[in-house]
Amino acid sequence: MPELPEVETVRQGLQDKLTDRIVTQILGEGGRLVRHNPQGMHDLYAHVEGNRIVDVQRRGKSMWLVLGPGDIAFVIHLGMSGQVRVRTRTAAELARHEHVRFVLDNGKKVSFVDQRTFGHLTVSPLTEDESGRKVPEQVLTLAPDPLEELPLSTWTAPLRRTRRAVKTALLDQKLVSGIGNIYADEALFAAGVAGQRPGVSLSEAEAEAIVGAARDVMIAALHRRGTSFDALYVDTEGNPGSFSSSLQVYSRAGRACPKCGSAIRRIVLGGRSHFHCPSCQPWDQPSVGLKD
DNA sequence: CCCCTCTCCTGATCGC
DNA sequence: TGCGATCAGGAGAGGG
Repeated sequence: MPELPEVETVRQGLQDKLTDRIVTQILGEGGRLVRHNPQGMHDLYAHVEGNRIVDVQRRGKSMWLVLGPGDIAFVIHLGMSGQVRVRTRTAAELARHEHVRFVLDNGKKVSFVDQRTFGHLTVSPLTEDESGRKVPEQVLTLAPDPLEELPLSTWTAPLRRTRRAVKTALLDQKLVSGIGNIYADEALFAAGVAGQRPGVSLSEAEAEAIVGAARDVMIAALHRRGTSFDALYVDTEGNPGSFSSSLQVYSRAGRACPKCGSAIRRIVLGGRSHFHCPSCQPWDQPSVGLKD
C-alpha cells in the first residue's frame, strides 16, 4: 500500500522522467480521481496542458508536479491502489482502471491508474507553509513527515498531547504525515511501545524512539523500493518493491516475534488491524471504571 | 475542539 | 463449482 516509502519511490521515478517535459495532451475523463477539482477535468486541461513540469516534490503521502512558471501544482495522491506508470508503448484506448493519461513532448505517456479510486488528482496553487517552503494549498493541512529535517519535537509534541492510542495518532496525517498502517506497526514494534498506549502517557524518550523508528524503517523500505503485497503497488516502471520480506510484525499474526519468539498478535485498534508482539510491547490495560 | 464511526471502492478470499 | 459475505485501508464527512 502506498505509504511514504512507496510514494517517494514513485516521486523519484517521476522526477527523473518528467522534469523539464511538457504535457502536450491529456486523455481521459478522470472519473472519481478528479472529484476534488471544483471544475473537474476542466481544471486539469487548463492548468496542465501545454505547460512544463519544473519539479516533482512530496510531503507525506502527497506528491505534486510543479508546473511552470511555478505557482501551480498538480497534486497526486495514490490512496490505496493508485499507480503512475510512464511508458512509451500504450494502446490507443485507456486500459482498465486507467483514468487519465498525459502525453509528453518526448512521446512518453504517463498513466494514472487506480483500481479502487481512493486516490485523487488535483490542481492547487502553491503557497508558503509555516517554514517558508512552497507547497500546494491543500498540503497545508498535512504535518511534516519524519524524513523532513526538522526537530523531533515537531512530531513528538503533538503525539504526546493526544489521548488517542498512539497507533491511531500515528495514522493521523495532521500530527505526523507519511505513516500508514504498515509502517505504524513496524515503528511501534521497533520502538518496543504498545500501540494501545494513549499519546499522553508517552515519555519524551518513548515518543522520540517511535518517531526515530518510523524514520529508520521508512528509509530502509525506501532502499527496497517499498512494500508490495500484491500487484496494487508498483513503481513508475511497473516493478514491485521488495520490503514485504523484511516486515517484522505487519500481517504476521501467529508467527514468531523476531526478537523474543512469542506469537505475534492482531487486534483491532481505531478500526484498523494492529499487529504487535504482546511481550516486546507490553501494555497494562487500565482496569474498567478507573479511567479519569 | 476532540475523537469516534461510517463511507467510498474493487478484487481476493472464505464459508457453505 | 458457484455464490454471497467479509475484509483490506487513506482520509474526509458527520455526529456526539
